[in-house]
Amino acid sequence: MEAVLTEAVALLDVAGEPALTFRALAARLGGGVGSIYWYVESKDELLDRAADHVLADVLEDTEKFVDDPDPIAALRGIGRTLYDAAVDRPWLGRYFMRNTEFQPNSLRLYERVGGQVLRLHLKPRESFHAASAVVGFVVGLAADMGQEPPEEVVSGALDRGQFMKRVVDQWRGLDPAEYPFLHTIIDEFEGHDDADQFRAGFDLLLDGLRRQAAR
Amino acid sequence: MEAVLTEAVALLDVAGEPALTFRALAARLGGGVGSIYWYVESKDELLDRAADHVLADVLEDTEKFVDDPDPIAALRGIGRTLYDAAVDRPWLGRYFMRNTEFQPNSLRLYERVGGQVLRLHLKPRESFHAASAVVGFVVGLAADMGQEPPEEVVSGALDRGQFMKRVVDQWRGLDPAEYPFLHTIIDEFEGHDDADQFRAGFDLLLDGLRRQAAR
DNA sequence: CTCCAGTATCGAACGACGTTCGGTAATCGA
DNA sequence: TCGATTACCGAACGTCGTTCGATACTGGAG
Repeated sequence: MEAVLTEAVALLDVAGEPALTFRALAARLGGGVGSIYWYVESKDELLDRAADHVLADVLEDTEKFVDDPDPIAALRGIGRTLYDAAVDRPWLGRYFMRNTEFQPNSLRLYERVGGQVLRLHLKPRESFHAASAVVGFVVGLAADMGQEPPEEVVSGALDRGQFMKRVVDQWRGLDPAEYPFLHTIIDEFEGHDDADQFRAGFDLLLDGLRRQAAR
Repeated sequence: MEAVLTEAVALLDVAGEPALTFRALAARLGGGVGSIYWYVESKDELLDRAADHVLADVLEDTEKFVDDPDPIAALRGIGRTLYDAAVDRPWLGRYFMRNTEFQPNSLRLYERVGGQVLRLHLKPRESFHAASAVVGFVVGLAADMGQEPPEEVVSGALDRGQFMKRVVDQWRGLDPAEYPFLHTIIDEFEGHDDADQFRAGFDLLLDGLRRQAAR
């Protein structure tokens, strides 16, 4: 069972979500297709469990943040760590906390985030909303930013830089009077780093949260 | 072509993403499977175009916000409208702004958000990050919250309330010493409304943004 | 009128997928 | 020794996205 999840995650990590098929997984395990169904009932459950398997590492890597004197700083650390794990695994976001029966680590991570929120002494409802917003922001943006690039890039026909250039050129061709914002930020977009973008947005959210706690 | 997209969206709306197959779509259009490939090159492109087709309505519904005296309030209105459209269509988030060549409305909506951000007079990089965070938050959370409920609920074997009760019961069974946060918010969770949760988190983000603009 | 290049449509066939199922060992307490 | 439980196997089924060669309809050039 442990081997099934390990190999499933390995398959997902090296070749993305479409590479995880029961046939490929069985071949990797040196077994038959049907055997996998002894351990999981469906592919959805396999991905549920794979997600939780990955979260074990995240849980370990975020332990160091929980004792930070500043709970907001702790949330920042936890969130960034989770983002790093999720951005390379767009499937993780979709299976995170989907079935807590199979996913103890999902629950523990949510609790870990919530533990920091508790230190802000908000009302229960505000705490619930805050923790959900933090987790949702991280997971949602990671899923968004981690999505597979178009097929031209995957197949290697187009460099990532060339692809970016083509998009930017298309945008530059638009009427500046109709798209003033796009033309304002296009230079930033051209050389942007996804991780920076995530962090900047995340800091906005955390700042809003800090302000709510101060009230 | 217009009919293809309209029927595709209709299919998606009434029966969810798995219901959109080329065979089902062809049947609805009263044509053959192969005909659809005259208009789109692949299913991905079909979904790209379907997403943009839906966004036309969102664009119309958000027009009224752009002249709000408070740009933050305008962003709130735009974001909530986009959320409402996206939460019922979990696929929308995954195909939003994926290929702007087919998706002029995606671009227009991003521009509309950005237009409000411009009114905050931030630096270009901050503006870029702010608009992306707003759109990412909305789309990411909508995709997260809109995902199909487990099969027991879809098949009607379990009521949504019963399902929620089962999850809550499982959580209540956990050790309160190990999961203090979960026990703090569980009453809130039990009767929670997804839309409220989104709005609370979104307001945190917008508040952080307002604060950044004030500096 | 003839012809032909373009436009639009069709559905059988292909390969890959998730899943099912009947069967086969291996293990082990009674 | 034996029945039951545990673990495993792969052919077969139905569905999916996609391909492809065939078919018709159109409108302008010769």
